[in-house]
Amino acid sequence: MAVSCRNCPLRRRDMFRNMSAAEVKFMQGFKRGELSVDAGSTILMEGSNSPQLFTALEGIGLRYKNLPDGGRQVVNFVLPGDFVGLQAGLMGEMQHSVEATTKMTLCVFSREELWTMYRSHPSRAYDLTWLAALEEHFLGETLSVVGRLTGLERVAWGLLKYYRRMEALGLASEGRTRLPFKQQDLADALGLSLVHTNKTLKKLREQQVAHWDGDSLRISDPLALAQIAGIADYRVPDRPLI
Amino acid sequence: MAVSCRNCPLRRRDMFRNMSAAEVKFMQGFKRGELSVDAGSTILMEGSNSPQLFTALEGIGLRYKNLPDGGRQVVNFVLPGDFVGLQAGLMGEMQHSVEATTKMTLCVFSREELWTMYRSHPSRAYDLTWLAALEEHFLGETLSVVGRLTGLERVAWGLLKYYRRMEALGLASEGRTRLPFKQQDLADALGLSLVHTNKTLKKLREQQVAHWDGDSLRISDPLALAQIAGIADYRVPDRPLI
DNA sequence: CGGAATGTTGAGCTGCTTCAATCGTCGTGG
DNA sequence: CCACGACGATTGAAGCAGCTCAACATTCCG
Repeated sequence: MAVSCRNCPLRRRDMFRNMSAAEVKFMQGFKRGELSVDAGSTILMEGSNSPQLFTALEGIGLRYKNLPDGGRQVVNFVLPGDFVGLQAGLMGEMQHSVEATTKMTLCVFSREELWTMYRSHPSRAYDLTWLAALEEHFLGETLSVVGRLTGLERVAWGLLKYYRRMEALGLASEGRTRLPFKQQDLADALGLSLVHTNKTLKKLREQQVAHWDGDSLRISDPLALAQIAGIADYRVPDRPLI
Repeated sequence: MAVSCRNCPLRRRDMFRNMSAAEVKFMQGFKRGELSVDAGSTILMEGSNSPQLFTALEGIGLRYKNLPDGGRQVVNFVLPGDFVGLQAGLMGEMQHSVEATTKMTLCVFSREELWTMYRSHPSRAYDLTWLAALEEHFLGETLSVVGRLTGLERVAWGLLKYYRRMEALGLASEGRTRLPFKQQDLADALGLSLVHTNKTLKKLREQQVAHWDGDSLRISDPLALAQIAGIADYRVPDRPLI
């Protein structure tokens, strides 16, 4: 059963900027329905021209690009509140794929209506651009990490950032959260080999800083993790929700 | 002497999408003036909250992030037609710095008017979001290159992409273009050390594929370069101009 | 029970880094 | 006119972080 935008549980979180009643009402009309997919499903495919845009409501996924040589680069993790499909919506073609790692539920918007939004609800259009700029920021940050940090620093950064994002969503507590990825996924996100990622995770375990076992991540000492990553801590920025 | 948007030389290039007369007129009002800076000037500073947005008209620059450890990651090169300052315009703070490598001229827009644009000219707002999505695409691509390719592949990709972009702007011909950066800049863009970048450039020189000497880049064999980079070739996408 | 998927560990190799020295060019001041 | 310093490019040498290869452990499922 689809939730109405009025009752959207994400909206109330601190990290998402407030929406006016008029905006909520418009979003309700903009929303086409909900999509539920099983773990492992591909939601958007690189090169495809999908007629639909999504906001993740529940569950966790991945954005990734396939490389000519068979490799894969994970571009970002997809968490509740993330908007996906913008590239297809505007440029007509996705430049990366989006896959559900766990079972996911997504809000579905129709691409034709996107233009309506720009004409009739400029504040929502503004917010969408904001999200795109935020995504650009995330990617620039990831690029700096992958381009310049050591393996240990990258893993520490990756785990901390993920944990802080989950925490901001209310999906983590007392240093514990769910991390449903494979080690290969993290390796592909950080530009490391699987083996090296595995050994680096072991180091963090031995240092009593972060324990990742199966689906479950436990951050014993976020500040130590931040220090290893070479930063003060990771702060999740407030942002709009589409 | 500032050129009017009507006579903007960039607009006529194939790679930029057409603008309606009404749009051109609006842009003329949106435009506050032009900024000319010398080589080496910082146009936008990471962390700053600049009241101005820019479109590069002439000259070449860099976007980069400074790292806590003193390092630097070049996020992208800034070429004519590129829009900079979006993050400050929307999120209130730049997440990277922008620096002029050569003398540059930029169109200046006022940040307050940005919201006006969203209210009164949705087609321009739409185009701005498009540009943000395009930038996201570029960054994702760069991330894949830096995260997964070897040094030789990265350098080949970097030179080819730069060349194709210059070519699309009409700033390259017969395999020659201007490349006013230092080797350190390219190294920082590709996540390589200066020394290794230097040695890799030598390899490409010896293989008679690409010759970079001082300000001048000569691509003898674009297809060989593409092959080394592991791609078919690099195609510059059409895009809007703000 | 057997096979597939994921995680773990060891061993050896190499691409890339860091350190360090040299060279060429250019602008500047004596 | 030349000496000097600054800057960038170039090259050699040595070391290591991270890669690949390969074997084995564990869990889960048909």
